[in-house]
Amino acid sequence: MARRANVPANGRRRSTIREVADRAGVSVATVSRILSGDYPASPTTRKRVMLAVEELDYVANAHARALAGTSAKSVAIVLNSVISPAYAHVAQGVEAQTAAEGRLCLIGTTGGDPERELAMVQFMREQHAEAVILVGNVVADETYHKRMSRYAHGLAAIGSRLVLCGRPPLGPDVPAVVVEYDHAGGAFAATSHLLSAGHERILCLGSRPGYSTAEGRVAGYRRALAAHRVPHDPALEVEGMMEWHEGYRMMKERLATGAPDFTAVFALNDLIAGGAVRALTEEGLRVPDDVSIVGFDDLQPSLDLDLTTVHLSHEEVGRTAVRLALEHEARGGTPPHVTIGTHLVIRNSARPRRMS
Amino acid sequence: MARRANVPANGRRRSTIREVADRAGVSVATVSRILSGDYPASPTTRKRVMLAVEELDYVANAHARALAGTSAKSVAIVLNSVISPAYAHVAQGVEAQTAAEGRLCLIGTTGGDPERELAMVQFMREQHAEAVILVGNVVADETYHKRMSRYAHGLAAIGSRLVLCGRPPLGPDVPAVVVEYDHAGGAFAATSHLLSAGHERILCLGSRPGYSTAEGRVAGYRRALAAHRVPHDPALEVEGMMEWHEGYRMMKERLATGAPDFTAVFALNDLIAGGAVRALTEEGLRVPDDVSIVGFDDLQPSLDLDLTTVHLSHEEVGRTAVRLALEHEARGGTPPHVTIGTHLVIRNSARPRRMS
DNA sequence: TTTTTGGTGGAAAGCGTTTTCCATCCGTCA
DNA sequence: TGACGGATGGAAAACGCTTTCCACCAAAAA
Repeated sequence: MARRANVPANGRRRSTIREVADRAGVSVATVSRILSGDYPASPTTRKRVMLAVEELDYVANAHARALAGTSAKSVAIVLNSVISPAYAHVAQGVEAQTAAEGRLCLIGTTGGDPERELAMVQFMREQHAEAVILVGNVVADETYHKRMSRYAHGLAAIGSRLVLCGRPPLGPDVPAVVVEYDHAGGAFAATSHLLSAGHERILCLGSRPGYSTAEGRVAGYRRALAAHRVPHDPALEVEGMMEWHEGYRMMKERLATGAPDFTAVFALNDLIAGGAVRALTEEGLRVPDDVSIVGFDDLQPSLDLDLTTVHLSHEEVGRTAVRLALEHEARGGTPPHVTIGTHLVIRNSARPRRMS
Repeated sequence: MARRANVPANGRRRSTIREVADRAGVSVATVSRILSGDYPASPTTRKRVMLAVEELDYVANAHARALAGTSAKSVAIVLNSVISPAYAHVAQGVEAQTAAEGRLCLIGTTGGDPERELAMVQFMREQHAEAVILVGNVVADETYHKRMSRYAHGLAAIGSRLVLCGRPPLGPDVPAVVVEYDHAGGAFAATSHLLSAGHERILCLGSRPGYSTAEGRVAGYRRALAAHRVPHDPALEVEGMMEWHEGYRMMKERLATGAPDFTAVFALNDLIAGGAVRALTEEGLRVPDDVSIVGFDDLQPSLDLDLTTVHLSHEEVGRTAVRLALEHEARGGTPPHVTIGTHLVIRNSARPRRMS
């Protein structure tokens, strides 16, 4: 049937392979073959085709090409927001590895809204993404498990892969690749660093029950206390979100009640550390002279703060996610589950405790 | 002709609309109509179709759909890297506006390599992106102009749009939308702030001839000096890149030669400011007591540094880029060229000059 | 001279949708 | 009772490409 013509709003048409063929005086088959690689055409034919392509400024229609079978493969990454440095670094890693594997990278953001996440995953399915990488902190409740399970099966059903980055795994029956951070290990190292320097009253800023990232880090904190036989005081764990202003707020409130009842601080990430340092400074306490502090993530702020912190290779997580997903897609079997290690970066925000 | 079957590596097939139709006992046309919106089908038919979709876990093939005419439109953004906070914020704005306009956002990175940029633009053309947004600093030479001109015409030829974000415009004959920052205006305000506080020897860190961003900011700096009738000393302009370590390096080198010959610093961005502050601190100079400093960008570091800086709404730039591109695509005419304003955010890194 | 062979390139099917026509079918009105 | 009209849904073309067959032609082999 006649269809509305292929005419964009401004009236220009993109040229088709048909037109190229006509202009070059060959068949579409020949054009297609010459364009898509090493077809042994005679030099004259090849030249004629290339000229026609040039003159018409022809670009292939990716959709038609995909439909016909040779799509450029793509990998999708879905995250809360691009402006969170941690996520951005993961995205960077994904992008790099994706490009290295000759694929296109689609990035979508959700703003932390599960509805939008669902829509995104659906969308990526429609786009035939080879893998869909979900990154970021999340409340790991019953709903979460069900939702992810649906995603995983839906994607597996069309030969794609779900990858969970820094999210809790789902169990052996769910076909999802998992790349985790060693939050507990890093927190253990950070806390131990402070404990070894003689600190015993260590404030822990940013705990948040239900959130996997925070929980892992708090667990490491507690484990370190136990290992050093330092009693655990729940009053030293302060709840808050992982943001600069939250760190500021938590520390301000803590100091409002009187003299500090701690000598060191373990901030659950660098942003919190930054806010806390500001609050301390405003109250006349100096870092590291009066109070020691260590952070977590080793992102930009830690340079400005000269912050001792736990380094997380976010980019490596992204790269690993892509690599594993594609390998697994090719090989099959049980989906891999890896944990990316961390290490402490010592700068100048923690000192041995002053025994006054 | 028989084709290799639609079989992904793991042997699973995605189900087609044909299968849904068969299972529901209707024709593909009916399924298509029911799925794509408000077709007045009888409730029973509708229910049967929905059930089949559910059971087969059917998702439409976006490529086929695009080929048939109703593609989900998309907007592409191409940038140097996602981990640069400034670019990330622009990307965030683009993403938000794109989503708001019901489009998909494709993000590609180039690592600053013109080759990869070309490939990216080409790729986005193949994907039928409605607009391709190029963001970021760039050397604006002859080559640049030619290359962009080619992009612009190539995209225009297929009814798409080139958008330049924070890049020099190309002239009236080139069909490209331009969204610029008011670098000079912001720099003028920042420098004036220092001048009004009595500073006359103001170090300018990060100049870089040829780079549009740096040039605009330096121009504002000079303009402010002139407006305040303060002599311009070229020796106060230090060349360097817009990175933390460069700021550190530049300041270190400056201080290595003896006592500072300046009382204030205008850092061409916040990262440079951060590095410079560190270098100052290490040399025993306090900010703002001994040296005043202002930055540019108002990104994360300025919170930790309590930095007086020039606020740039990167997100607004992203949003505006998308909005203008889509409007212009619909309306045609001369492509718009807008400049997004800036304003000074006063924190606590600059003080009146001490008249010692 | 006839047959083979290898290099070239054309015709057409098929990818999975959307959408334009049509063909029913059922109830209504004259 | 026959014609008409609205509601419903089917058949098939079209989107732009890739790729499988095939056909053709020249040169080499028989």
